[in-house]
Amino acid sequence: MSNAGRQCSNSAVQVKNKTVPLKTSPANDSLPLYRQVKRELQKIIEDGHYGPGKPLPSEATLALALKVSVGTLRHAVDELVHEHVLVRRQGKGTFVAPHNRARFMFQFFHVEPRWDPEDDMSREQVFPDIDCIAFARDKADEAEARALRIKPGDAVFRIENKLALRGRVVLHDRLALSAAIFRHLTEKRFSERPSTIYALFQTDFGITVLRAQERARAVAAGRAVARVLGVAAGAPVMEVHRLALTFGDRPVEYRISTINTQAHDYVSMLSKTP
Amino acid sequence: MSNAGRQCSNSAVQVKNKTVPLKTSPANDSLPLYRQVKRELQKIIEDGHYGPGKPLPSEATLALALKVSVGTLRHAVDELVHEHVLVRRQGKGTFVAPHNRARFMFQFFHVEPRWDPEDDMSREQVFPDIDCIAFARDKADEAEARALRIKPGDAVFRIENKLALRGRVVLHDRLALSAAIFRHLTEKRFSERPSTIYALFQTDFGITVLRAQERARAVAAGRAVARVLGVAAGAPVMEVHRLALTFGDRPVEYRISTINTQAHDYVSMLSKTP
DNA sequence: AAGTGGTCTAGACCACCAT
DNA sequence: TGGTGGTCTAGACCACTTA
Repeated sequence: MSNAGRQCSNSAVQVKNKTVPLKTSPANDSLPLYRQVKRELQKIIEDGHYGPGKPLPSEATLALALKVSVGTLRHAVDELVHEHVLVRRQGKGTFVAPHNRARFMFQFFHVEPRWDPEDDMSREQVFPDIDCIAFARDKADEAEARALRIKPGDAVFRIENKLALRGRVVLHDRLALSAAIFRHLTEKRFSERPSTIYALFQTDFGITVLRAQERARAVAAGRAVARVLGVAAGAPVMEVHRLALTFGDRPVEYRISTINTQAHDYVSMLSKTP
Repeated sequence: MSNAGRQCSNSAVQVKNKTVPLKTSPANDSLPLYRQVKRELQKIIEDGHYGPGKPLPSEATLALALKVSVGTLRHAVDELVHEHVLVRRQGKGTFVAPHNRARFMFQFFHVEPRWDPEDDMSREQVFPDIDCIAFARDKADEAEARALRIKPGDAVFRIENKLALRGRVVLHDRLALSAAIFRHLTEKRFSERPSTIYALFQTDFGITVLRAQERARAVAAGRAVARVLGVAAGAPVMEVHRLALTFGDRPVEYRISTINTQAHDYVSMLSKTP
């Protein structure tokens, strides 16, 4: 690890009998050491050699390899843990954060039954049933291309799902995935996914969704979607546009969800039952 | 500071010529020292002696007073900074985080013009004009009482606002505040507020809003609101229920917003322009 | 027993800000 | 100049996991 980012040293100095190496690169100045370490770690993670099941090298090993103290190494890891990129497990190691349902609920928006003060059952945690109703390889339209940063006409997978809560269909999904990224994705593999869609991205394609941009609005339900959701055409429904991003804010999925909010709410991550 | 939370020491020990004090309280065991420090800091902050303009005692002072190392004190402060409770300013001190527009945009949901790929003007940052259209002291109804954790019939301030973006009214607000907390609030003071409503809470009442629970849905616009928003009665609009919370998750504001999403979106905090 | 992360400490030096 | 937070290091000891 170069010491280019040290706040202090512009040249080699003696500090308490320890030689501090020279600044090597005039660029990258003023970037603290632990930020440089963080970048190195991000590179290591993005390379994809480590998944949710295989721990990174130990903190001591990494500190030695990057020629920084364990404290500095930990500072960098701390930030990645706060950003939900890594998770630490005492006694076991440090891992790339897995995409499970709990993470999805916490980190992204989701649909929840409307809370009914008269009915305690309505507060129970409930898991959605997802049903794939269409899977096709197609050409990206204008909006999809702009969102996914590909060219209009490039190959995309276009997938439609419906999502049910306690047997009631409440959400309709329309995803677009760049076929260049998700080569060899098949409807079978998609439908048999273990838990969430993002877990599939992670385990099968080495792509970890880190965050998402979402924009929501109220619209009148169109005929096709109204039929899926079981509402009258023209009824007010929510439409949510989501762009899921991975490292470096690279877009990997563009999704338009339509939600029947007659008995359910669209809820943010910070909510807990009041 | 008691050392009850140390992972290791169950009795006085000699460590490198330094005496580590005895564990004093059998309860509170297994809580790390820096968490105990964090609680102490929270108490200090909640007492309200320090505001956004008056720095807390320096880290060295606090560490000395609480009988912990600076490192441990900093660990506690780090967490409060990550939670947006405190902000550090190098050379000046550590402050209770002020409620300004930037924080509001970052931390809470807001309304934004729909992004139009043909029009770069639509991406400009724009500040809302807020207009108070009703201010009354009234009795809490069932829903308000449940949300604010007061009794139905207790006094509340009920306030209505409309919010315009570039001259277009896009949002209607209906707030309920517990009169017991916001004693002496007047319409004049409310309308003359310097920046955001939450800044007023903080400066005039010593109440810092830390986070909010929000639930969103699509509904058909009622007559009164439709007139304010300039849409047809029955048009699809978004309705957002927000409960704003302070320390200890105490509710301080219950708000129902109705949003005209014909040309604007409801956007989460993590979004940046794509 | 050995290896991992978690906590706590002590100290050096720096950049920023006010005076 | 002195005080504040910011960075970096070194080391001790602990709790948890696996073998």
